[in-house]
Amino acid sequence: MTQTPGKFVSSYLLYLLAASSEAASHQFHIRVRELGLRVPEWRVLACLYDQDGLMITQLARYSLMEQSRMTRIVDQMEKRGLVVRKNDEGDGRRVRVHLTDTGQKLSSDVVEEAMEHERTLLSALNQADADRIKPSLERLLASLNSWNSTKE
Amino acid sequence: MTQTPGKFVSSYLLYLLAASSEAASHQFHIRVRELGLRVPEWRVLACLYDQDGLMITQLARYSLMEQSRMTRIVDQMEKRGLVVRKNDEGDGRRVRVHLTDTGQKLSSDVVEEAMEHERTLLSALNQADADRIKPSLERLLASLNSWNSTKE
DNA sequence: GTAAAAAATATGAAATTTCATATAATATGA
DNA sequence: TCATATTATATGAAATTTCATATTTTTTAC
Repeated sequence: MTQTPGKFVSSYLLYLLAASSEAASHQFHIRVRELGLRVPEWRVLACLYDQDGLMITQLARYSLMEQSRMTRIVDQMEKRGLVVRKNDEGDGRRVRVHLTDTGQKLSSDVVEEAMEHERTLLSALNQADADRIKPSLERLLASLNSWNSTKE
Repeated sequence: MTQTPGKFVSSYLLYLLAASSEAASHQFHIRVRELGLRVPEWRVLACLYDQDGLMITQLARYSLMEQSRMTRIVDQMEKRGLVVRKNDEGDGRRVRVHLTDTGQKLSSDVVEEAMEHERTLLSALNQADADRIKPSLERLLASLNSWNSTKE
């Protein structure tokens, strides 16, 4: 990873966000693949770790990807025995995705590694930044989300 | 865009970064597509706006994507008349990518819109966050980059 | 000066992703 | 209640992306 060439890109907010996200995730995503998972699969596991039985649409939104893609990712995870689809009682359109025992175990393990990784990253920052970064991103995200929702 | 379900994901640093990046870019990327560009093409234009004649490898790194993908993106942009490949004098392996007049014009226009969009985003934040966000991300990125480079 | 290693780009083939749309179930409203 | 709109998921086909590796040129080390 090197610096960008010129004046615009290297201080452009959208670049800084994309590049930080990429750089922060890089090592951990390598680890995710070592564990035999692809990044979108890990995201699904993390969401279901928080709340089992989410719908495909919710998983797609929380995992920052399109619904039809999520359908196929869930297909693959189901074939691998990490999750199962169940029909929602009460609303026949909905499909609820549940962790299997294997999926449960794997998601706990990876979440634990993720937390450890996060601690390592934060410890590389100066104290003030380490304290502020998450609350500050939470505010940014809230502001962006409400701004985006006014636009569509 | 809604909140995430549970405790882990919604306050996980890597999620906050990915989601902020996504949310911050969302509207602008819609605009990029309205202008007939795909996101990776816009990234190439932005890099070349800063420094014309970058190599494929550099464009890939700065645009956060793999080299073979960048080769094909440059192929398409070349077919569309936005850029041209030129051989580096002095090093026959290198291919330098240059903006055409059309590409030059387009990149200036889109960079201008990008700056305007950035001002709009920042103005939606409170003053303290608006002042701190970019320097803070710059420090984060620097820290992550040096940390990543120790790991490989 | 030469062999081996490294660097830069390209490419085939497989896999994934996107886009538009189909299908099915539920909600809405006259 | 019935027609229409909306929501949730799935899927075919096209396009893109990835992965491994080939090709070419330069650098390094002897």
